[in-house]
Amino acid sequence: MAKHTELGMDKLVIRASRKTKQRDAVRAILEGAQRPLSVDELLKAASRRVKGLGVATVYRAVGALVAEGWIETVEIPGEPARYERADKGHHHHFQCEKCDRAFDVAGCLDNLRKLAPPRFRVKQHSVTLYGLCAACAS
Amino acid sequence: MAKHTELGMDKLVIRASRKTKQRDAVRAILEGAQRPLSVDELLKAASRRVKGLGVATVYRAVGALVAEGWIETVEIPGEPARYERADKGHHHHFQCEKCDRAFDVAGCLDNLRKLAPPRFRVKQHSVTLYGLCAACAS
DNA sequence: CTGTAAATGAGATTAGCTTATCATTATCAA
DNA sequence: TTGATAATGATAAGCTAATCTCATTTACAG
Repeated sequence: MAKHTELGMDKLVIRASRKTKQRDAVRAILEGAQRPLSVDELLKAASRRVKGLGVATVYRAVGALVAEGWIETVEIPGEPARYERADKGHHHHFQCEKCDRAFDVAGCLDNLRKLAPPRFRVKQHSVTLYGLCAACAS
Repeated sequence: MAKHTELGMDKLVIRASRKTKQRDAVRAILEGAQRPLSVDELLKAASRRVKGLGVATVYRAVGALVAEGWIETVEIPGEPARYERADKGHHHHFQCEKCDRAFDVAGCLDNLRKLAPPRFRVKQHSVTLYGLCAACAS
């Protein structure tokens, strides 16, 4: 599944991807994004750079970036998946009920795991705040 | 939309529902449930009481119970909706990655809203823990 | 008991998101 | 420059959850 690689000194390196303007565009959008973006948002934004960009291509690009660990999937109930750079550190999200955009929320109360019943093994958790973002609240 | 009513001394009372064994079964299952149940789980459980129970009927029963406020919807990313009695008070959920069942988690750290960026208006929040439930962890 | 209309159940249908197909285009090693 | 082949884009197809259709059954007021 199309995997970009930066190791360049070995013949064993698997080169399964090529550099294209559509992938670059998707990557660039995510690079500069301040919040998690859905495929549709990515498509809209990246289309401005690459005319005629298709949805399938965005899905493929996103799949590749997830596979290489450069971005992560953000799951919010009732919402399509969003994607954001994986190097942001542990944090959570805010979902605006009006404009439907997702935002990052810094920090986390990590004694959350203590809430779990005895004998339950907590591996991860997710916190989502809902309401109105700054723009929509005014 | 099929609304059961218990007020019986007024002619203005809207009677839009009849008492049936399938609705009773669904209600009874939810009554005794210790955790949020999906439509499939409800169908399976209630089918033992009412032979031949159909999915559509469960959806309709659940819809009515939500409408009358007796149960609430529990949304978990990537999971079908679960339902639980509405009188449980504020709490959150644990999703077992192995058996795929959802469980209740008592309590809540309600300073969560403080995590939101300035000017954001937080109306509600949801916390979901992931991992292995007691049964699956052993 | 009876008639009427709500409720049921089987299956078709919709809706939203994601993946697969395939002819065409474009990358890149040689 | 060129050839193989990965990537693209349009769209069909898939998936899952939930709703709708409609002939039949059933509740229940009178």
